[in-house]
Amino acid sequence: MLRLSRLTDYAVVALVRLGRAEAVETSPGIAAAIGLPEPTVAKVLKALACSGLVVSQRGAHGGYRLSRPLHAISVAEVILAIDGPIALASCVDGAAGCESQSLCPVAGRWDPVNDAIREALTGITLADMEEAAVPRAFRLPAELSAATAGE
Amino acid sequence: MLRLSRLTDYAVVALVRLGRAEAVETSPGIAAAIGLPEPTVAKVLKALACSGLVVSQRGAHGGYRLSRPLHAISVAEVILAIDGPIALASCVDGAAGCESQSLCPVAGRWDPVNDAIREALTGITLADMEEAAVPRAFRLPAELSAATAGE
DNA sequence: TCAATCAGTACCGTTCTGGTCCACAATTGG
DNA sequence: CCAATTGTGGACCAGAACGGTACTGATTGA
Ligand code: FES
Ligand code: FES
Repeated sequence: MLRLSRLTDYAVVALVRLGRAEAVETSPGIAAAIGLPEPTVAKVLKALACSGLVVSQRGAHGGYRLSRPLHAISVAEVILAIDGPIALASCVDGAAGCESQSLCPVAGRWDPVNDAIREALTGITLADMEEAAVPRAFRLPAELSAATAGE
Repeated sequence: MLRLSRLTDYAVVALVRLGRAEAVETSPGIAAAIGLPEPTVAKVLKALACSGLVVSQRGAHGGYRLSRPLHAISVAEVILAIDGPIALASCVDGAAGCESQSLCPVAGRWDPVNDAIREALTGITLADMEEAAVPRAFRLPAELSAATAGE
């Protein structure tokens, strides 16, 4: 279905949330803010810290803080941090693909496709996603009706 | 890892292979040509036929044939046929996403990202993938012009 | 009629993901 | 110095998705 892992979705949500916080925020705090189970959020934050997208402060009164402003973090970076490298097929970046690469008519030809996606994802920052989260009325009517009905 | 299903990869390989055939080709034949187990290839072809990307000829001397030339089939179509619709997050196209959409700061904001990828994938045809698989000297002018984005 | 070939479905084993838990290290504050 | 707080790292398990296979039926052509 070409969908990215749900953890990546959580990561984006947590990061955007973190972008609004002024001080460090604890993982239970973030979990409560976005309405997700705490252990899962903690795991995501952990991976994010490992990739340098957030900085962590240990000890009492510790927590997490963005290392860069939202508009400097691309969606591709978040995906890379949680989901791993973007590799549509098994044979991108020179890795071994099909069983019989010699017979494969498209051997190594996924790279342009991969790059196209990677580029598209790099061009979108978290700030772009946050912008629309604030009340903005030029959204699609379907979304507005769905939001009201869903709640 | 944001990778598409392996079956989709097979589909592209089979379609490109089919693009070179002059007459109908049977699924065992294609399987042998690309070095993949026959039942799996048959399953892929089946799905492709269901989506109208290939036309099937039943009975003796039957087989599969492309319904459109390679340069008229986009990668996105193949993915749609095998992997299903491109939906990075659970909340694209107005579908319900997170448990608590009311708290989600990026509710419904995956759509632009999704569209960006969909567009990037629509802009690449199977002909773009084929031209690089054969020796450079065999490229046709039409393929070269269509492949400007890829190389 | 008979053989070739696609169509549809159903099934199983493997792998990956999502989610939870626990023991440990680091920092703060009394 | 001790205790409370908070992140770190890893292991662990259940569930779903995926890949692969097998079988039976329908359709065509010789
Ligand atoms: S080698 Fe990459 S698809 Fe065949
Ligand atoms: S509702 Fe789509 S990510 Fe939260």
